[in-house]
Amino acid sequence: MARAIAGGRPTVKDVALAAGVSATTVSRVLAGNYPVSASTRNRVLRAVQDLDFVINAQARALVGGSTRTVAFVVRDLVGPLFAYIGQGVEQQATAEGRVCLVCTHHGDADRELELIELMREQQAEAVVLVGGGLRTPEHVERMAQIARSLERVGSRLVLCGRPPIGPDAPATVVEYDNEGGAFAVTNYLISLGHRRIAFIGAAEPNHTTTSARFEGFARAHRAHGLDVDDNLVVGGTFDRESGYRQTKTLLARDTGMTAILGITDMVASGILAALHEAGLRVPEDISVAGYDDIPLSADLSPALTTVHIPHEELGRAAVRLALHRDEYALDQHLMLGTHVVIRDSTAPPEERDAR
Amino acid sequence: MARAIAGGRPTVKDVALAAGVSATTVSRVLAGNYPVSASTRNRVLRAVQDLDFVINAQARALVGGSTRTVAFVVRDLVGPLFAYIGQGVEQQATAEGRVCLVCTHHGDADRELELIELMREQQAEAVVLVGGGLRTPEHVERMAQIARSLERVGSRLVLCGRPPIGPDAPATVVEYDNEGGAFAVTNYLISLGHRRIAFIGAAEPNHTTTSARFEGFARAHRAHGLDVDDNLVVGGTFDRESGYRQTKTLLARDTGMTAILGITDMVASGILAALHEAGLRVPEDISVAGYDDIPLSADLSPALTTVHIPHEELGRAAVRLALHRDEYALDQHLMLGTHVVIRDSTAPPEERDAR
DNA sequence: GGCAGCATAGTTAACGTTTTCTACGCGGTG
DNA sequence: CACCGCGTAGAAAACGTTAACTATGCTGCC
Repeated sequence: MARAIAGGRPTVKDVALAAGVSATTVSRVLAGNYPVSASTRNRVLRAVQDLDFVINAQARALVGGSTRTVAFVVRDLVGPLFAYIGQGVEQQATAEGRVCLVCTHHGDADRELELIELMREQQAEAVVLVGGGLRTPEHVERMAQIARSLERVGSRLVLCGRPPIGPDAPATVVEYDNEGGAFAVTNYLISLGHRRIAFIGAAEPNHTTTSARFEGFARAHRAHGLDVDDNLVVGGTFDRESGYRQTKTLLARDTGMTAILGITDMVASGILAALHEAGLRVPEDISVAGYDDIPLSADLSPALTTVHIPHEELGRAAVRLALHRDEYALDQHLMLGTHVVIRDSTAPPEERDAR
Repeated sequence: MARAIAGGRPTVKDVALAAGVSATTVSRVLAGNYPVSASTRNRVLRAVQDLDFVINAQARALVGGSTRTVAFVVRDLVGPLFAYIGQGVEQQATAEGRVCLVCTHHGDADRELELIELMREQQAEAVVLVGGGLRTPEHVERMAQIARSLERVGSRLVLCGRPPIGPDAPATVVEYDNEGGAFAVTNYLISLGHRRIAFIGAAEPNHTTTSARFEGFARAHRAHGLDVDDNLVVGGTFDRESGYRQTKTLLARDTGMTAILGITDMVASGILAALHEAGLRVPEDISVAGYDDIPLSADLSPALTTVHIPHEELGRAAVRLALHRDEYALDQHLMLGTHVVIRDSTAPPEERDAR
């Protein structure tokens, strides 16, 4: 009681003293895993109230084994894509009684490694990595090593929206059908009658997201016996600015394109802006489609045709699988479906002397 | 070494054994706060590498006192407003060598209290609460009590974007000039010549954000000797749907309004949609302004005039002030400025026989 | 040559919990 | 009446780390 008055953080011992019992009994009342007589329980509870006692989670974790913590390593907190996955992770973690650590690396791969190390110190039960990464052999090997490191300390690496890193590495993988979505939306454009479709964002062939989406684009062409014209394929990053700039480039080329597929919705939004500026109507003069189905897409004018990713479910599944990896031991690799969302930015190409 | 092979998590003792030194020496090498001979240091570092050792953050916190953790309690992770503040919090926390815990309460006040309790268990150095709250006397008193609770365990309550809870409560407050921004944007509309300006989102007079913004709106009218017409003031929530619905209501009333101020940008986006549907041009027929300056606003058509809030700086300042509250002891209450961002959705009212 | 003082290393006791293991009554059974 | 078992409680050890002491050689000064 002296401690409580002195303002120090009350401990189990202080509560025990105040209630006239032993520390063990206090622990048992709080945990409720051992029979304690009603009168004792009440005295303890009373003392807990009086002292405004809260348990020390670190001390509990030290002896109890588990920190009940899930870590979430992501490129950025802003941006609808990551935020929604993050929301899924946070919700599922909360639902499972875990608290959620979050770190951002802003695209810096070394920083990402540092963060994983930090999470290993924190003894997170699961470390969820979000977003596409490089797929160079070195990087994959490094990931596999990290997976083993984490496993050794009882933690679990979870790859969310990123392809697996080999069968031997102990990791949970929750991805979505990136290539299939790109195939589907390209297929849709082709079925509308488009034959000259541009692709914006094909840079970094080693980036898993980039290559999967481009591959779906290419496969849809092959399926219809069409060739992909290299003149219609340009690079760039995932942001709006890139879509805007690359569209200008394409327009300057006079390629005869009747549709553009942006590698992300943000890119597509830049495409729309550039076309608008050039006096071209969407979808009458040119069709535009994106990828991700971020909330913004429905509000663009025209509303954007795009590929829907189950963002939130991706995050939830990641946590669920990782925490119950004993039960779900069989399928620690989940592939969620994507589907095309048809809105107003796509239409059949108008008959005109294109080219 | 036997342990390492057995797969258990290596401890300082294991490293000490492998390096042929004592645990203390290992600790000293890792902390670098005590002279250790080069050869010893190398042997220890070598053993750390070999065993793939990471320190146990819980154990360190237990004895060291600090968890180096900042908690971040927010309504939602999605939505540009919270995400940007969150980004600021995370960045500053990282910059200060802290890790960041994040929890969402989805607007449930009881859940918020639970989370604060949880963060108290976690021994977070600072607990940052984001977003407006109720300002009923009970709620304020409860907050003050929480502030004291947290202080007692060495933690610090930080109110971010929420007004202070009284001078006696030990809390750090970082807010922005909500009322001033509303005043400024309303003043701007009036100076353009608007006299009949509607306000959408005035429900919940006890909500701090709502009341501050409405008060700024009203003060601007008073400053120009104008009255606020109750017919032009409607309630609703902070989302797009509300803006859409309430605009329909206003339009049905035939109020002769020439401008609408939405309580948030999301509301303004709903307003734009409803006006577009009604065949009204913005800003020719009617001007629209919002509040928050979320990234979406620049992409709406027309681009939205709004009030800019320094979201990210809000989050950064929150963490900075709380962690260095000894240095910044004087000003633990910071008020950041807001300013009007003029875009394309506002213009002088057209001369026409408006009712 | 004795001793102060420094550089380096080890011992031991915390930190706040939980988890054995042990102890004490007491009612029921053989 | 001795003893088993059950319900309840406490004592002590353990978790992995750090900090406060203590210990050992050395260098160098008087």
